[in-house]
Amino acid sequence: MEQLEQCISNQIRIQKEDLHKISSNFQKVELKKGDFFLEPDKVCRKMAFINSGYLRMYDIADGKEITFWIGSAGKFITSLSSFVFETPNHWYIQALSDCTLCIIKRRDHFNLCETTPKWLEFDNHLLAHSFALLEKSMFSQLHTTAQQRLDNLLAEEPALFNHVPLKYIASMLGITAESLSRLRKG
Amino acid sequence: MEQLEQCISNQIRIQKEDLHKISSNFQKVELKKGDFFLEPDKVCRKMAFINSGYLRMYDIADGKEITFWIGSAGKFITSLSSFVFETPNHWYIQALSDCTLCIIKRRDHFNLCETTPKWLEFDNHLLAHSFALLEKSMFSQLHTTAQQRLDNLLAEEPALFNHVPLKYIASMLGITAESLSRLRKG
DNA sequence: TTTATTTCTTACCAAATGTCAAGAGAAGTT
DNA sequence: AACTTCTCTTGACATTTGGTAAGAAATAAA
Repeated sequence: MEQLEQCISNQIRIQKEDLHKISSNFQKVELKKGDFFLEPDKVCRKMAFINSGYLRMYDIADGKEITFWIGSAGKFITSLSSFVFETPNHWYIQALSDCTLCIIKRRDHFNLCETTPKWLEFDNHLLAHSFALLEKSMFSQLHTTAQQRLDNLLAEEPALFNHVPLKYIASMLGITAESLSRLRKG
Repeated sequence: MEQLEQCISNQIRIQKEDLHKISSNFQKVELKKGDFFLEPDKVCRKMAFINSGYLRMYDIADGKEITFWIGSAGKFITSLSSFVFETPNHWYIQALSDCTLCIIKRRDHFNLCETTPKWLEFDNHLLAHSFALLEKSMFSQLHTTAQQRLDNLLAEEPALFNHVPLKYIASMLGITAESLSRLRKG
């Protein structure tokens, strides 16, 4: 839970007691490459902090897998609206490599929100921050070329390119694997 | 405040008292077409419920205005991460028509969160719902053609096309005004 | 190691979308 | 009404990206 506590205390001022109380609500879980953290049509009642490894969030449209996001160490991953509203989830979340996760259950999360306001505060940060990130990538999707988006991703998450199949990265950039290959070459 | 109360009670179970307490924290504000609700480099300390009219959220990239979203009656609008974290905002939010807004100030919002848990509950819904919507449009940006995105928008918000310059709609769809014109022509 | 499977690259051609330029049409102003 | 400004459309052409197919390279399995 070391990394998780680190991550939280990087975002908000918090005392050790609260930090421990929070992290004691998480459980360590290991996933093997290819395992699913989440599948469609189920309610997602867990949220994970990624200790190590890569997970991808994808959906299938017109028979093709569309990778929406790839999560790496230090990030949180869940199906947000399913987690919050207990509505059926529609994403696949699959381990791209062996992963170590810290998982909090929905019920524990909401209890913790009530008993430990600092967790609520952190959760708000997490939400607003995720929202801003999504806004940013949507914005860049609206007006940049695939080349620019590739350059940005190379600058921001270079490690991704060594640890994750390029076809998933291509999909996340909104292009085909072939196009990514051409962009990388040129 | 009629519409605002309606909007809230459509989302969550809430008693009249709480509803009134919440809506009494909002102030009615009128904007003329062209007025700015928000400009870059300022902290956004207000959130608006749109009673009537249209507002667009945009940014300038490479000298071009990129319209990110167009808000209409019944929606909330703010610069979320600026509002939450008091960080400098980078969006323009401008009235596309005369608008009537119900505005809540940042301070009042956070007070209300503490004194009226129902407002916090609604705020959570609003956030998660906004996130899901953004996810959805990002996803469609990743794998659909401009034609499909246009068809979706026509189905979901037909009124937009009668009340808002098409060039902004084009931008929001990630295409040029010329392309939109061609797609509409068929 | 050998084999099978998955991933990545390349070439060719097609489709989607962008850019530029011109003009028509609509809306706002005087 | 006359004028100005903004918005929308259209055409010609350029650029970007996609689709298909084949094979090379890398990875996983036997």
